Amino acid sequence: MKLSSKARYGLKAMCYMADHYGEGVISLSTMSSSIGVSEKYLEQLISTLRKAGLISANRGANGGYFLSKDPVDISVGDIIRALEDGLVIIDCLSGECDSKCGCSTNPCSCEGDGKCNCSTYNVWNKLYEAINDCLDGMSLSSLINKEV
Amino acid sequence: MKLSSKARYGLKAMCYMADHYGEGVISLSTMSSSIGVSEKYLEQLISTLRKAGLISANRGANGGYFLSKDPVDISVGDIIRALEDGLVIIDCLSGECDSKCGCSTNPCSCEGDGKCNCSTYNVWNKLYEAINDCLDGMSLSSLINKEV
DNA sequence: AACTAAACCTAGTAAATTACTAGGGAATGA
DNA sequence: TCATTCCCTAGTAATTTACTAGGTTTAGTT
Repeated sequence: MKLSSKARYGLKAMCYMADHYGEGVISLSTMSSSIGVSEKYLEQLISTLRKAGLISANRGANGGYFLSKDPVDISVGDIIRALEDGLVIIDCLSGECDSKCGCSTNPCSCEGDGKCNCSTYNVWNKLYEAINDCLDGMSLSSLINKEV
Repeated sequence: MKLSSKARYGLKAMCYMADHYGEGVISLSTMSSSIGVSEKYLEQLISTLRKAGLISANRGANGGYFLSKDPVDISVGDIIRALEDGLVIIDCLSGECDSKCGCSTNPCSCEGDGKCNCSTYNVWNKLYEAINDCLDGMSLSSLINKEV
């Protein structure tokens, strides 16, 4: 249950872009030196965020990145889900039980559809919701405005 | 942000013990075959839970484990914190910033005490609280009584 | 048209963590 | 004394994470 570097750096990058929202595009090299991550690693995070629709890019000379939406309309949850593989904390949640939670023998029943229905499943489901609710309750703009 | 096997199996084990609360001790072999984990691996989880004060043990022949407290008085948070290293999702939370969150360059300031004070720190702190609140809101007894 | 600066894409690798396995030691009851 | 049970430590294989590397494509500038 550790947060990945991707999520930590990724949120930093999004904050940086939000701080400069409306000021035109930002190049990878600018951002990487500001945040203190290698260009190559940051590039991968940015790529993930772009594919999630949070960031847009202009290619070629004078190109760079910019937020696809106003920081008000981007939640921290949007960002972290993109970087943390949907925040699926346990495979059962995505409809696939790997049976490594001990389901096969306990009161639980992993039925034909592979969906887990353990007594403990409900705990993980609640936790999943709590995490998402928490992160969705914070917008990128509220973050940079020190409202969090 | 994946849940570890330790947490998954550990909660299963605690549920099993709660189901048999008041029926005397439970041996490792019984529990391991019921849950479907190897004795040796389960032993390590149980050991962690015992050191956290959640489980007690009788050694020697006819020995075994039993819950230290009534399932009503054990929260899921107690269990998961024991198994997931305090649920410290990022090192800054425990008062130690590894500066790998990009603090050194951004508006953030990791001061002399090593405590992180990033704009993003507040996000992780909120998330930490949300996770703990969620898990502390569920008792072991509520779980086995299908009240969750 | 050539050059340059930028994003884009894929593969590889080193480090760290996780998930186990293994084996012996110590306590206790029969 | 012996079997059964918990206790402790170390090792290892598998997986994941964090990061590096190198080439491709796009687009503005000269």
